[in-house]
Amino acid sequence: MRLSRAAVLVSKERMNTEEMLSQQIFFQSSLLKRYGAGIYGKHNFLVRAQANIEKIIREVLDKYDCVEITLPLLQPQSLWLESGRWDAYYSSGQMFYCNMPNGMFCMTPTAEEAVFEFVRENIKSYKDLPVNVYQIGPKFRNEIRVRGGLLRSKEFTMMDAYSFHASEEDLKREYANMRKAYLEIFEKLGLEAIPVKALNGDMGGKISEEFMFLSEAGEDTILVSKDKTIAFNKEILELENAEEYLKNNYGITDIKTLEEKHCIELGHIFQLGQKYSTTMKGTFKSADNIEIPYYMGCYGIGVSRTLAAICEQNCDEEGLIWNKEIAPYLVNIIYTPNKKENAEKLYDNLKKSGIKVVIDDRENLRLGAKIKDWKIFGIPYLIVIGDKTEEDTIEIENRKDGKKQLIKESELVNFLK
RNA sequence: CGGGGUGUAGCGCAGUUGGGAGCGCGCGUGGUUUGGGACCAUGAGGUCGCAGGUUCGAUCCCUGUCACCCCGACCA
Repeated sequence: MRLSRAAVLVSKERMNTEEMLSQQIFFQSSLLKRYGAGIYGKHNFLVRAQANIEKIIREVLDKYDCVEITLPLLQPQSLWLESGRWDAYYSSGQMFYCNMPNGMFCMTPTAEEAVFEFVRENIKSYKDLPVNVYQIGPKFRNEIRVRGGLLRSKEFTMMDAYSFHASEEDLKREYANMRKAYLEIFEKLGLEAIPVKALNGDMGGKISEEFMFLSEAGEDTILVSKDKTIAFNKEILELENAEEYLKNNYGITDIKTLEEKHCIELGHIFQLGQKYSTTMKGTFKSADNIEIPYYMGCYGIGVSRTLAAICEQNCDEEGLIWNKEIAPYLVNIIYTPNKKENAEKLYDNLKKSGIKVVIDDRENLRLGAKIKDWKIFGIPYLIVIGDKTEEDTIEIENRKDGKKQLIKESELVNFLK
C-alpha cells in the first residue's frame, strides 16, 4: 500500500474528548472517521486488521465444522411478526426500520428469525440434525447509548452462529464445543477471555456464558478469583444470594477472595432451547414419528468490538502496536529522497514475495514525521533506506521493543516470514 | 430517558465583564533544508452549532433547540 494514495492518513493532534487511548489514536490518525454517534468509517489499516481477525475466526469455526452462510441485512417485517419480536424491538427504538411502498423492513439487529427462514424447510427429520451455520457481517442497533467508539456502536460487525439439535443433550454437546472454539479463537487473537455465567436477557433460554476480556475501558464488571480460573458476572451475583450461591455451587466461602474487575464482553453463547423453534414452527420428525421443535443454540462474537479490544490492549503513548497475526501490514518502508529508487525496488520485491508491505512515499513529509506516523499506525517493522544504510543491508526496527538490527537484503523475506 | 460536559478556520484549542474574530498545526506560493514531527517569507481560509429574544449593537446575556462526549438502564 502506498501512503501517498491513502488520502486521509495524516496524523493530527490528539483530541482529549475521548476516554480510551486507542480511540484517541484512531481519531488522531484518521483510522476511524465518525459520521455520527456510533456510526463510523474505517480506514484501510482497521479494515485489514479486522479482516485478519475474521480470518482467524473462520479458521477455527471451520475446524469445528460450522458452515458459513450469509443472511440478509434487510429483513421483511413478516419474519419478525412471526417470532413476535417486532413490537419489542420497534417500540424500544432499538431497531432501524424503513417503511416502503411494498411493506416494512428492518436492518438486522440480530438474525434468529432469518436463520430459521434459511434452514427450516430443509430440516425435517432427526436425520437432518445437527446443523451449525454462521455468518460474519454488519448488525444494526440503535443503541440508546453508544460508548467508546467501536466498543459499542450502532453499526457493528458480528459473527453469529446458530445450531439446531434433535435433543437437549446434543445441544449441550455442541454448546461445549463452541465454548472450546471460542477459547481457541480468543487465544489465537492474543486476548485472554474469561467465560462467565450470564443473564440471557431478551434472547431467551436459560443457560448462557459471556467471554470477558479484562480491561479498564470495559463497561462490565466481573468478580475473578486470583488465578483467573473462576469468574462471576456481577449482575448475576446481584440477583441471587451471592454468598450462598458461591458456597453451594463453587465452595467459595469468602467473597473477598474474588477481585472486582472491569471487562469487555467479546462474545456470548446461549442455549436457547425450543423457544424460537416453537414460535417459528421449526420442527423435525423423531424416529418414532413425533413432531418436535428443534433445540437451538446461538453464539455471537463482537468482531469490531474485538478489534477495539485488541487495539486498547496493544498500544502505547506513541500509537498502536499490532501483533503479527493481526497486523494489517507487516512492514513499512521509508527512505531519504536520494534513495527513492532503492526503496521502490524493495517495495516491489517484497510485494512479489507475498509480504504485506507499506511504502511511505508521501513527498511532503520528512523522515522524522514518517517515523512518528509509523509508530502511530503500529506496523510491526520499519525499514529505513537512507544514506547511512550500506548496500545490500537493510536496517529494520521493531515497533514492539524498539530494537533495530541490520539484515542482509537476501535474508529479509525469511526474517519477515 | 435522567445527570454532567462540549459546540469558534480542515484538525486541536484560546478569547471577548456586550462594540475591531485569534493562536498552534495543516493547506497554497517562493526559497533554504533533508535520519527521529525543519526553518524563513508570504497568502488563502470563519453566518463563533441552529432559531428566537433583550439591546443602538450579540460569538458573548436570556429562552428554546440540535449535535457530539462522559456517567446510569440495554447489549456483541
